[in-house]
Amino acid sequence: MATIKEIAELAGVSTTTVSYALNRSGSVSESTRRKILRIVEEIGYQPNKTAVSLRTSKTRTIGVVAEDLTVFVTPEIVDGICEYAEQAGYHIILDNLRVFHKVGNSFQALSHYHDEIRQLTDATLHDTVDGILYVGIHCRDVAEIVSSFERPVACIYCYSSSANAYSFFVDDETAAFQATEHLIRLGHRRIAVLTGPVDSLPSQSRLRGYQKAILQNDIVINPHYFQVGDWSQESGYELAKRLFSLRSHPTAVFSLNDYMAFGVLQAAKEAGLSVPEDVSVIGFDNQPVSRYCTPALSTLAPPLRELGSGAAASLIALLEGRAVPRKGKAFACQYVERQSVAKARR
Amino acid sequence: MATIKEIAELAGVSTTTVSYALNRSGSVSESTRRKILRIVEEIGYQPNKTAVSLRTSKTRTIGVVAEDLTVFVTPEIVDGICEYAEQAGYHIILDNLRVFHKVGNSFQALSHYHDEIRQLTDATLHDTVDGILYVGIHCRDVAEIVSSFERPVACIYCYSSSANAYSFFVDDETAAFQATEHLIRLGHRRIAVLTGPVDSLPSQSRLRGYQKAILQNDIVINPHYFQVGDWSQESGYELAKRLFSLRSHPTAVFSLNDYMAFGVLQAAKEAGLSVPEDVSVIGFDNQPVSRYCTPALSTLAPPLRELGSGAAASLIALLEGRAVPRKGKAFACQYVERQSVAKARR
DNA sequence: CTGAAAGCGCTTACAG
DNA sequence: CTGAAAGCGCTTACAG
Repeated sequence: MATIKEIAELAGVSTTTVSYALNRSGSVSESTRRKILRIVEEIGYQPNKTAVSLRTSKTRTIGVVAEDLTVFVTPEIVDGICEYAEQAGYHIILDNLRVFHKVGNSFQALSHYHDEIRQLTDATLHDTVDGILYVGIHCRDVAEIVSSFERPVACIYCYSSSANAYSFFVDDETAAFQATEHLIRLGHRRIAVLTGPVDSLPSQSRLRGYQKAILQNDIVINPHYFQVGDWSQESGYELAKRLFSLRSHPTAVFSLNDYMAFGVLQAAKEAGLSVPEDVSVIGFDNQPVSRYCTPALSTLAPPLRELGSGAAASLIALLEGRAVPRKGKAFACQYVERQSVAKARR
Repeated sequence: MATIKEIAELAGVSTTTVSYALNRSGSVSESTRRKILRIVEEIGYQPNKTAVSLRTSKTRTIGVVAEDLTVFVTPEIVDGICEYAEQAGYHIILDNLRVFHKVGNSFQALSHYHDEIRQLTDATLHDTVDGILYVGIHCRDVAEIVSSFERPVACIYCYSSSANAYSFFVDDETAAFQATEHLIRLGHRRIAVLTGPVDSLPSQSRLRGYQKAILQNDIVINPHYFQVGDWSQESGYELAKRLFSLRSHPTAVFSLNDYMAFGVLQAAKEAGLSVPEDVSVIGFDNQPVSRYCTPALSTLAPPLRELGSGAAASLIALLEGRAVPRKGKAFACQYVERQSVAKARR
């Protein structure tokens, strides 16, 4: 590949001048600038990025540390990151932790891997990135992992209580509140909720949203309508079976994730209840699957792409010393209306 | 960060010796090596990778150019790449082309973007990677894109007819042959096939596998059993409706992708046919969705992770001057048995 | 407006 | 076994 030295020789100037012309730094006469640019064009010269990095100690690269690329939220988040980074002229280095394979849904177990993660990240990202985007697979505090990173970092789909990190996460509570309100506006009063494990943060937040809506609308709380699952389709199925065998069964079920909602759909069918005529069902996550079940599932869609591009925008602004739009933000979900929700029967 | 110079001073030796000690090149006396390594350990020194790259003109980074990260095959392929690359000590730079958003399923239209892709890749990957892994979203010849890359490249989930690239793709024909044979062994003789567009390569290969199995088993070919769709659920539904209204309707439907197979499931239900008792259905792709429909869909699973790690292994072997296992390879799919296939009724 | 020179942090012949 | 020195390809005070 051509170097700046060759360009300088061809143009009959010094490398200094070529560099100035290329970077619009320093001042170069219009005529020599043109001459240089023409030659650069002809040769197809591109500055060696490694040399630039070494000299400026900026890599124009951001490290994306993904807890697990194969968990459904991650690709779209990373897609959003790429989208922003590309137009901003940044590279993405991808570091895939693959933690889901190691711990599954037991996020508590993740703490055993903190050291491993830190080491891995340290080893692979050290000196090669200007900043880090940490992409979680489950909303929780990742300060313990992220506070050891020696670069500016933003957390996505999780958050950090440590001061050094920005956070971009889903506003679970509001989303759940709105979904529940929607059901209430359709005339439903007997609305059951299927939560995930008690120690799951998204589960807690979503449940809070549900409860607020219930309370604000003066609906009597029926403890039977409140069931704890483990996010799996099977648990949704089992719980819904219980729900539908109740003397006064709910006319609507709000499942705090899509998989359990599938289970609800199955249980309804078996119980001879048709969805949405006899019972309305709302899921959460907008998994691809929710479009294909029968009936297609109404659900809450987390704004994954926006999460990614928003975080990338903030991190890059920070790296470039521009005013940072925000230190973190809860992003609203969108309610996706499909075929599983209808007015309550009178 | 500490530099090699500081380590040298602390150890009372030259930077040359430190470098030798760290890289096991040159010969260093056991005692000074130990002294150096101890200090390195203490300080937590890590060589600046940018400087090493500039000096050696090896970046130990491979560029992953993904046609679209949000298409279902990509994350798992990239996961496989990461897995191998990590243990081999390579970084991954991710370049996401996002072509699906631009052309959807009309892969012919992709040729309009070849220039764009080449430029993009050139601009982002130039000088920063040792080699490139090109991850397609649909099996076809990508020589036109890939031959302009100035680094060794391997194609994944697509192939290149140009000499400079290795290729790692799915053995569609054999997979389809085996699925069809499986149906035949279960006693099916009236086996319909739903293909994708005629100009789609995977569609052609899979159809060839189907036909071979039919011919080898001396099954009479019924032209009505041969339907061309567009990969969508809707087209699967429409085609299957036609199939099921035939006087002598098929007892098995082999849909060349999962989405159309869903359509078949719906059509069967509407026609009062139960799956698998009255009609068996096999899909292709093993999309996450196939596990969740009712009945769960038997399908063919492309070995995505293996594709990724296999390609990474070959590319890295090539980069390091080791014997390359293979110049490319067709990877076998796995038949995933679920609930949509049964013996033919007598 | 332009250029000589130093230096980013390494590696690697070469000499001793 | 060890070290002085050149050089990878840039950028950037500094001087003119």
